This record gives sequence, C-alpha cells and structure tokens, in this order.
Amino acid sequence: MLNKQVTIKDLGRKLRLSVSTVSRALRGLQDINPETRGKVLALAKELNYEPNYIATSLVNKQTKLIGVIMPVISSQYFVNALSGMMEIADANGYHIMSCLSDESIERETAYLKKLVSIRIDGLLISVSKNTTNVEEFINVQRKGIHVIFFDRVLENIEATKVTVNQYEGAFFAVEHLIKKGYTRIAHIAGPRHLSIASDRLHGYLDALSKYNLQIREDYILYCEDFESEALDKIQKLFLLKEKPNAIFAINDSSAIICMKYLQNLGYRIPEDVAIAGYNNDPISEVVFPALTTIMQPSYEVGKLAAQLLINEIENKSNFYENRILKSSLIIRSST
Amino acid sequence: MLNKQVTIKDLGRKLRLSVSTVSRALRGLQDINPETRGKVLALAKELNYEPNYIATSLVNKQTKLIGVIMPVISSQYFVNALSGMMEIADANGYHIMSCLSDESIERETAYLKKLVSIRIDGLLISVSKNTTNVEEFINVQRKGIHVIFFDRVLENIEATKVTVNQYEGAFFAVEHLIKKGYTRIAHIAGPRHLSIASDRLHGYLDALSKYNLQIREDYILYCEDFESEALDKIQKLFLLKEKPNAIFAINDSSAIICMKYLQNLGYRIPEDVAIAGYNNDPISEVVFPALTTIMQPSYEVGKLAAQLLINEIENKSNFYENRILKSSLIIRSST
DNA sequence: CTGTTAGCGCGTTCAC
DNA sequence: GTGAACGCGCTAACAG
Repeated sequence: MLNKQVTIKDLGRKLRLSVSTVSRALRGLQDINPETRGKVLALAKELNYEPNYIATSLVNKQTKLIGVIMPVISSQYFVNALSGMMEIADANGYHIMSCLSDESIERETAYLKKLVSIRIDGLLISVSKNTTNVEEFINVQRKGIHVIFFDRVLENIEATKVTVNQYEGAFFAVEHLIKKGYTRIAHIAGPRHLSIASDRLHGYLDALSKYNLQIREDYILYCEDFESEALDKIQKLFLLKEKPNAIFAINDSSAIICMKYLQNLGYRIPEDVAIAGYNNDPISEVVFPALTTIMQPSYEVGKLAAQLLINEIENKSNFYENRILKSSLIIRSST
Repeated sequence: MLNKQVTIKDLGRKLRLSVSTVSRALRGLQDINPETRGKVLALAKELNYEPNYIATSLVNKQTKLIGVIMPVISSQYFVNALSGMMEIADANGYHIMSCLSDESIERETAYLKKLVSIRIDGLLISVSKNTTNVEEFINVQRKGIHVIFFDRVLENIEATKVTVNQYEGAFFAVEHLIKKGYTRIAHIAGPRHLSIASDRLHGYLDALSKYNLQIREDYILYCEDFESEALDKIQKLFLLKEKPNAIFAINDSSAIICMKYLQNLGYRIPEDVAIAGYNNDPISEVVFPALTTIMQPSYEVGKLAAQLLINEIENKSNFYENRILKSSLIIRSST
C-alpha cells in the first residue's frame, strides 16, 4: 500500500489540528465544533482520504471479516450459499474472505491458520470429505473466533450448525418413484462415512421399507468418486438378471451420466427406466428429458449461517443452534 | 478477535525476553542464540501462537491482499476466472478478497472504497455493464494500488488488461455455420455499448462479409437483458417471411432458450435451424442436441491477470500490458 | 470544544 | 546476542 495514502495525521497537519480532533470529526462524534468538523470533512474529501481499516481493526480488536472455507465452488450449491453469505455480510458491515479447500485437509488447515492470522471475527465452514478431527476447530474457538458449520458438519464439536435435511429429501424422491409405480429402485450412493451420503441412503432405505419393497444390496452402488466410478457400476448393474426400473442418484451429475448411458443403450427415460437426481443443478433442467431432482435451499443455508454467525459475534446469541432446513422435490419428465 | 489471542508480548513475558528478541526468533533472523530461539518456538507452538497479520500489515505497509470485483459469480466463466486467481494468489502468498458488483455501479463503487480502506495491494476488476467512468480507478492507482482489468475492461485508462478475443470467437462460430451450408444466419446480440457484445457483433458481420452473405438488420436482435428479451425477439424473428436457418447467440443461455422455443414449434435442430452459442457453459454440453459453442480460456484469464498483478506489485514489471487470449470453437450436434 | 498521552501487535533501528 | 525506544494509523481516556 506504499506511502501514498492520506492519513489523519496528514489532515491534521494541514489543518493545524490534532489527530484526535480529526478522528472525532471524521467519525461524526459529539463534542466538536461544526465549523472545524466541516473543514476536516471537506479536506478529507478533497484529498480522497479513506480510513485505514487495518489500523482501526488493530485498535478495535475486530476486523469485521468473516472467513469462509468450503470444498469447492464449482457446484451451484456452494455458489448459492456463498452468495447468501455475502448478502448478509454486506448488510451487516462485514466482509467475506472465501477459501477453497478443494477437498484437501492440508489446504483446509493452511487456510484455517491464515484466517486466524488475519484475525477474522468468525468462520463459516463446510469441511472437506476427509475431515474428522475437531481439535483444530476447538483451538480456533478458544481464540475467541466463532465457528459455524454448514452443509458438511462435524459431529463431535459444540458449535452452531446449519444443514439441510438430506434424509427427508431422499425419502421424498424415492417415495415419488414408488408412487409412480416403480418398484425396482436402485441407488447411486456416496461414501458411507460422509454424513450427507449416509443420510440420503437412509432416506432411500426407509422409503422402500415404508412401502414394503425389498431392499437389495446389489441395487446400492457405493461410489467414492462419482465421475470415475458411477458409469462403471451402472454398467454392471444393468447386466443383472433383474434389472432395476428406476434409479435414485445421489447427485445430478451422476444421474445424468447414468441417463446418457442408458439412452445410448436404447432405454427410454422414463418409460423403461425412471431417474431422479439430487441438487437441482442448472443442467438438470435442460437435460433431455428434464431431470426430477431435489432442490436444497442453498441460498438460505448461506444466509442463515452468516446471520447466526454475526449474531454470535455481536453477542446477540449465546447458545449453539442446530438448524436443519427442508428441501423440496422438483418433479420433471425423467420420472 | 477479543483478547484471547497470544501475542509476542505474552511469549516475551513468560520467557523473560524482550518482544524484539521474540520477534527475531519467530522470524528466524540471525543474531540470536539458537537455544533461546528454540525456547521461543517451542512456547509459540505450545500456546498456539499465530502472528497477527493485521499488525504486521500495518508495519510493513503491505497486506498481501488482492481485491477482486466482478459482476456475477453465477456464470461459469467468472467462477473459473476466480479459481485461477485464487490459485496464483495462493502460490505467491497472497489472498483474494472477492466482491460481486451484481452489475450495479453503486455497489462497485462501494466495494472499491471498502477495498481501498482495507489497503489491498492490488485490484483485479471486471467492470459492471454500465461502468464508463475511469476516474475512480485512476484515484485508486494514485493511492499506489495496482489495478488490472480483466474480461470487461475500460478503454480510457492506462492499466494492464487481460481479455479474450471476442471478435475472433464470433467469427469462428459464424464461419463454421457458413461452411456447414447455412446462409441465413441471425444473431442474438447484446447491448451495443458493451465492448464484448460489440466485438462479437463485428465478428459476426465480418464473417458474413467475407463469404459475401447479405447483412440483414432484421436478423440482428439487440437485447439489453437476455432472459427477458431474447424469447420475445426470437418469436418475432420467426414470423418473418424469410426465416433464418441458423442462429448465432451471444451466450449459451439465450441459445438454449431459443432452441427450446423452436423445438416446441416443431423445428428440428440442426436440420431446420442450426444454433451456436457462446461460453461453453456446462449446460451447453448436456442440452439436447448438444450445443456448438465458443470456449473462452476463463481459468487462464484469471491466472494471467493475477500473475501480472503480482508482478506489478512486486515491481517485477513496470509497464502496462494488453493481453488478449484466444478462444476456441467447440463443435457439437446443434450445427 | 480541543490537545495530550497511551496503547493496539509488531518490525526496525540503535545502543549495550 | 539482547533490550529499549520509536513508529505504523488509529482510538480512547483524560486534562484543560
């Protein structure tokens, strides 16, 4: 930032006033002659003075900075959440510093250190796939920095958490398939240790149970990495004697991979096989046939998480909350 | 950030050392007893000491912060560019502070002030649709803050600029349509004052001219806001006596709106009408039929802009550059 | 109403 | 090798 910036000292010197008087004038405090106040403001404007946020932060012991760490930004879900956070932050005079962990614990930890170093007032985090250690976050809390988990949360830590009911969304989707008359419903599932994946799996299982449909292990396709594994497992699935007539996928992209594959094989969607996805990605709407999916209130998650964090920072709230938002079924032509 | 954080003063007190000794130990300078150095480091680790970035910035007169202002983040283009910037920033010890102007000059200005106040070392900006005033940016430059424009740039200002050759991309797309045998090619265009829109329009016009095709004003659909206007104008276009048999749209979303509309009317794509878009949005790949489009090197734009900025900040470069990257045609089934 | 003093956490002289 | 003193830009407490 060099030396080119104007400071209150500069203003004071030119006006033959002390820095404290200038400071008071600038901040519009009482106990100041309207005339001198006018002079200060005029000169500040003329010289294009901007207060030094850094210096203020140092004195006030608050930066009005909120750190955000999330795994990716390529997914619409996180983009929406981030937008929601930015909106709330902005409305409350805070600013967001966003970081992408890219699903790496190392990067997550590195960013955590950096954000602590920058002295953020609070942190919003959706942990990476492999994060299980809560210690680092407890350390952050000990430093007086508020931490709120959203989307992908950790269990063994006391903190406010904002999530979406994954179980319910999955249940809705599968129930919808059943009511449409599909009985052999397969599921493209995620890694078992990921809570989101596990919740959706349970929604799937419970929906089947409720309607007395048989649960078949060979209809459940566990994938660690969807891009690479989904297609492979789908191929094997459709070599079975009793092929499924519906698929509930854990996300839209794997649903679409699946759809394209089956279409190439000559299956008609949804006549021969119905497909439902999860996330309501923009592509789900334009793919042919348009994909039935679950819409998560991602924007609201972001807004809520940010608001709860700011409340905690400003001591408007002194207990941890566990907010679980509802998602909704969007029925399109693929089912 | 409260009072809970450990400072070098705390370390010094516990170790009965002066703050300057602690500071030297922490930074690994010379002139220090390896033994005391070890003690300091050990205690720092034990107490979870993290240097105060804020205080350091104040002393060093640099924040290692890079401000980014862009119109939106919902488009894949900007998400990619941002990712590229983050990668470069990270690799060089900088951090990104991103802001969304949401195409509003007011917000753009407000963020500009805020970032100046935070004392960012440099700024990467893609201006809003309506921004024409360069004064504010010149003011920022005067303060010693380096400014680099990317994507949407301003003409009347001396600064490094990174853009993508829009003219060329449009030319390629239209040339491709012509070579495929389409002769009556319409264009969904953007606002005339937007340089991107104007460049693409010229690419369209010049391609037609090169192949001696007639330029028809009624085939050029100027839209201020694509979402709302594109459909309306397309409808009118296809009421003409001589209907076009190909459409080159300024972006993928308007191309797809258009495609869906025509398909509903019974037109076959690309047999009856060919359609080409721009941007290579993820949806362009999965829409049916898959959309021919232009891919811009968005990630590279972000990386390059960030790298050039850091070079300027660190005085490795002392002249302004005007970098124009190439885009490429992606041929799919819609043409 | 205004100026003086002290201090936020840290880096940088300059002595010792 | 180490410490004291000062300053970065600003706010806060007090004196006048």
